[in-house]
Amino acid sequence: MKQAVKANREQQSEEILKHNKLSVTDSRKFILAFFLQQKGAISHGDIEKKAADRFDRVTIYRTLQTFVDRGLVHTIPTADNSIRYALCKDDCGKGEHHDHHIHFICDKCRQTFCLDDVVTPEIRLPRGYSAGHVEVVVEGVCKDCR
Amino acid sequence: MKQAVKANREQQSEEILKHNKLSVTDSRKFILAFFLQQKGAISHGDIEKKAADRFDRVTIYRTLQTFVDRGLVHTIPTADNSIRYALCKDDCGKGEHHDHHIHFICDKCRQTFCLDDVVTPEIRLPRGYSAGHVEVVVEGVCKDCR
DNA sequence: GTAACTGCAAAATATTTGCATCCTT
DNA sequence: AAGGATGCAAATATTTTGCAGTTAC
Repeated sequence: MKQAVKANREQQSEEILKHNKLSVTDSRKFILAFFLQQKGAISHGDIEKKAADRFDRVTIYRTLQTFVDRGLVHTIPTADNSIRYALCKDDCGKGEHHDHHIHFICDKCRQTFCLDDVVTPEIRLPRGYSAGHVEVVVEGVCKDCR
Repeated sequence: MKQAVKANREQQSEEILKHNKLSVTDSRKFILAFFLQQKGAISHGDIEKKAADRFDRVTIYRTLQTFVDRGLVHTIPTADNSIRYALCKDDCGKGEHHDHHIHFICDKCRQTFCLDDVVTPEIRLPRGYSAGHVEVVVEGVCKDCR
C-alpha cells in the first residue's frame, strides 16, 4: 500500500514535469515527489538531508531555481535567512506567480504551510504607491501543535 | 547646515542607546545614525559598504544582532535571502516587537520602506490555527518611482 | 576595575561558476 | 545527434566563533 502511494507520487511528479516541458530526470522526480509528500514548505537544507547521498548539493540548487523560474514552486520569505519553497497549486505561468494564499509558520514545529483557503487581504496603500504582489506570513501555532 | 543635521543624528543616536541601556560606542552610534538617515530599511551589506573602512564586518553583525535583541530594530523578511533591518518606531520591549505596520519593497529602486500608517489587517485563519505575529510585505512601485 | 565591546584570524556554512561527462528527447 | 542536466572541483560570499586587546561606565 505504501509502495503504491509512493509510486503514485513518482508518476505524478513525472506528469508535472512533462506538463511543464521539463525533461524528466532522477533528481527532478525525486525532489518533486518530496514536495508532494510534504504537507508544508521545504528548504534547500531539508532536501539535502533527504538526498545528500543521491544528488549533489549543486544539483539541488539548480533544480530549485528551475522550478521557481518555471512556476512550479514559489518561495516564502522568512526572517531568518532561510528561504522555503512550496509547490504552486494553481498553474503559475513562467516567471509569473499568481498564488494569492497566505503562509503560516508554526512556532512549535517550525513547519511552514500554505493556507490555500485564506486569501491575501486587500491592502490600502498611501497615495502614490501602487501594489503588485502581496505576501502575508503569519506566525503562530498550527492545528496539530496546539 | 548639513553638519548640524548630521550632528543632530549623532546626538539622537546617543540618546536612543542610553535610553536602551546600551553602552555608547563608535560603531553603534554610526550604525544607528545611518538608520536615522535612511528613509527605508537597510541590509548588512548596505552598512558594510558605508563603513567597511571604519568597522569590522563582524562588528556589524554583532551590532545588528544586539539592536534586534534589544528591540531597537526589526527585521523584514525578503524572498531573496537578504534580511533587511529597520528602526522600530514604537518602544519595542526586549525580545518582543510590537510593530503592526506593513512593509513595502519598491520594484524600481529596490528600497524597502516601513509604511507606518498602514496597519496589518486581521487575518481569519482556519479552525485550529492561532495567530501570533503577522507580517505583510507588499511589492510594487513607490511614490518616488512612479 | 570590571564587564562589555571590538578587531583579527579562522572556522563553518552557504551559494555560484566552469567545465567535462552523461542522459533525455 | 544535440541540447540540456548533472557531478565535481573550486571560487565566492556569508555568518559564526574564539580570543586577546581596548573601551565605556
